Amino acid sequence: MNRGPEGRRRPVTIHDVAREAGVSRGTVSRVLNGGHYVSPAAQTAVNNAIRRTGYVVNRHARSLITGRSDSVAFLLTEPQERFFEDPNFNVLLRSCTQELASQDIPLLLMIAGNEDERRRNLRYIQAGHVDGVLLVSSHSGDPVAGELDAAGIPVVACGKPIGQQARISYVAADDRDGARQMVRFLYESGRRRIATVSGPPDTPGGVERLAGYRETLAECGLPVDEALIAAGDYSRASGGRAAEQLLERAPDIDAVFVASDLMADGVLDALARAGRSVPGDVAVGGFDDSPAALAAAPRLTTIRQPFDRISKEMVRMLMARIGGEDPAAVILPTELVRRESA
Amino acid sequence: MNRGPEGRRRPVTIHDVAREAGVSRGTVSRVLNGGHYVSPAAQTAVNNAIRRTGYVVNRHARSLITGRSDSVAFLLTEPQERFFEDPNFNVLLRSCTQELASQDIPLLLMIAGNEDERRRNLRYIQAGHVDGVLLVSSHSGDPVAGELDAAGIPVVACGKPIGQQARISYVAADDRDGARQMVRFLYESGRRRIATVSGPPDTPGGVERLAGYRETLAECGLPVDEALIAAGDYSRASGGRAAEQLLERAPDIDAVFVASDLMADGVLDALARAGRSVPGDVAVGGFDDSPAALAAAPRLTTIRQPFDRISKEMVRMLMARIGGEDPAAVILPTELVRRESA
DNA sequence: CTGAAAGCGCTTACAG
DNA sequence: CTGAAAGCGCTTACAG
Repeated sequence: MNRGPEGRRRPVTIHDVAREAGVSRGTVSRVLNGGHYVSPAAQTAVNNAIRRTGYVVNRHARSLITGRSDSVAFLLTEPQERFFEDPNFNVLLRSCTQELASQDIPLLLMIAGNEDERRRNLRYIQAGHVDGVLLVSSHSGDPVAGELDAAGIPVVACGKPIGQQARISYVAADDRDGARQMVRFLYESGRRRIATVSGPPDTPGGVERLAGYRETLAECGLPVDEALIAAGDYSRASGGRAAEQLLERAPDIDAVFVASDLMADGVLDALARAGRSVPGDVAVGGFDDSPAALAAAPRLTTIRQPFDRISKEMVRMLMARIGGEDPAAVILPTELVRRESA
Repeated sequence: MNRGPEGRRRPVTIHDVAREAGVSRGTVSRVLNGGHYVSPAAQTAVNNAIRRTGYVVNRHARSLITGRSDSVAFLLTEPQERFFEDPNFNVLLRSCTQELASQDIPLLLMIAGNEDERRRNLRYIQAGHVDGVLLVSSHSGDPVAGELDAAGIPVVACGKPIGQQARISYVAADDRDGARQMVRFLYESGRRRIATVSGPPDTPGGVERLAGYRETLAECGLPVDEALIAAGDYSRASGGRAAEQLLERAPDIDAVFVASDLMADGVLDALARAGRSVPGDVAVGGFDDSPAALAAAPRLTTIRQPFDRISKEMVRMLMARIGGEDPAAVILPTELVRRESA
């Protein structure tokens, strides 16, 4: 960082680099942007000059001319309780930040907990302040995906946006197969009264994991008993309430497949209060392999969602969309992680 | 949003507004920047033109000339386990985002979980891509605050940065007084063998809350028994381990003041495993009033940190710093929240 | 392969 | 109070 006479920082510009390297500004810019049409000699001279001067590109000047901001929004549309409670969001946020950082792209965090915030964030995005958005929201009835798409903003959603006319790219874990793996595992462990706590019916995880549960029961030759199905809203407390219902309607259950680790933790609490041992009396299987699975006691046997890969794919797809590629969907496989609860 | 002949978006510029309003670009700009030296008539004409055209300022062009980016970084330097586990971060992140959004300032999220990431983020920040940084890190030995300050970047830390030569602005809750309130409350409830689980000794909360514990015991005429003091690292698991130590060293404890809600939740688990009832046998007091306090069973009696005000103050102070004001510290009062655990 | 030049959209002295 | 003009730091056709 150069300093002028009075110690004030005078940022070094492309002009300084050009002078230092003995070339024109245009050549410096070409080196900066991939080095096409630049002789090796000039290339070297410029790179050395950049090193010596400590030059860093002024992104505003660049953006002004390219029309891109080289930044991306992470838009979370979720009631704040869930953001506070569910570690999945942190995992996703963390790995997206990391993945973007490795490409030197800053992530603008936007949280829309209510209609007002949704509107404000939408306006900001539509003003072109970001090149695209990573959309995270469990409730896929959310119209925001469609609105962004309609405005021509590249979007990649985490989880399939239900009800959007398939114009939106998304990345999701294979929910149905994950459910299948867990239910089959429970069955093969000898459980025969397998209940489930599903997620909200307006979320892909709520729908698909329940479907996987039903299918697998049928495959195993077990009847599907509606008394064994209770719905939660992905919160820990809702898991506890669902377990209580289940216990009341079917005291003989010997296993529960829960559609999220956080809810499974609530189920564990309810089971303990009811005096049932886990996994002795009742086996409990979760979903996510989130940090909550390890914090639970006993630690949860669960289905791992490959959040790292999910984030990587989301970022990759968003970049592709920004680059003009058509939308696409990526489904990633899940994996059973065996611990103590089942 | 105007569209050109082929439906491509052609962003409306200050030029379009000027033409529409029948004034010069300079006048439009003046209206945009506070309306000084502008006649009411021109003011009105410009505002109408802005409305009609749907004009939104191009921040890059503005930044290029003002030299400010009108954005702020939220830098979290924390091992990722803690970010995943501790809801305090989410609360802070959420309310800072919100506070900044209300001023139309985007928040760039940066997470530094290791040395590499620290370095990269530092470089990014020093390149002037943000106007200032909100620094959140429980471990205040962290040199990043000093490095940023040395580079002339305005910084406001959450919690007192220990070991920094007081040049850094910070906002903190009154940790010592919070501890005092809790210990006194425990004493006045009739408890006499009051233990504590403290935070890490290299964090302000670790130091101050422990100090408050000691002082208050002394004020109450109770001896300070070192066997009643165990340290955690703010994780839930460490709370459990500390409680086990405490129980072993001093089976007769009848209360524990825990320096964070998350650790208190771990203490609750350990107590349950040891067959102690809460608050019957042992009263448990937490600290933070984080979402973890409500998720715990029984729900935690705790000390509320005013996170909303903390965030507001952090943002306000950062803006002041950016505007050239000298550093300052703000200490906010805490409050006892009585629930079931004590 | 390279330089000179235009121009991205804005702000801000500078004259009036 | 207002307009004309310079200039922020960069990229990108355009000639050569």
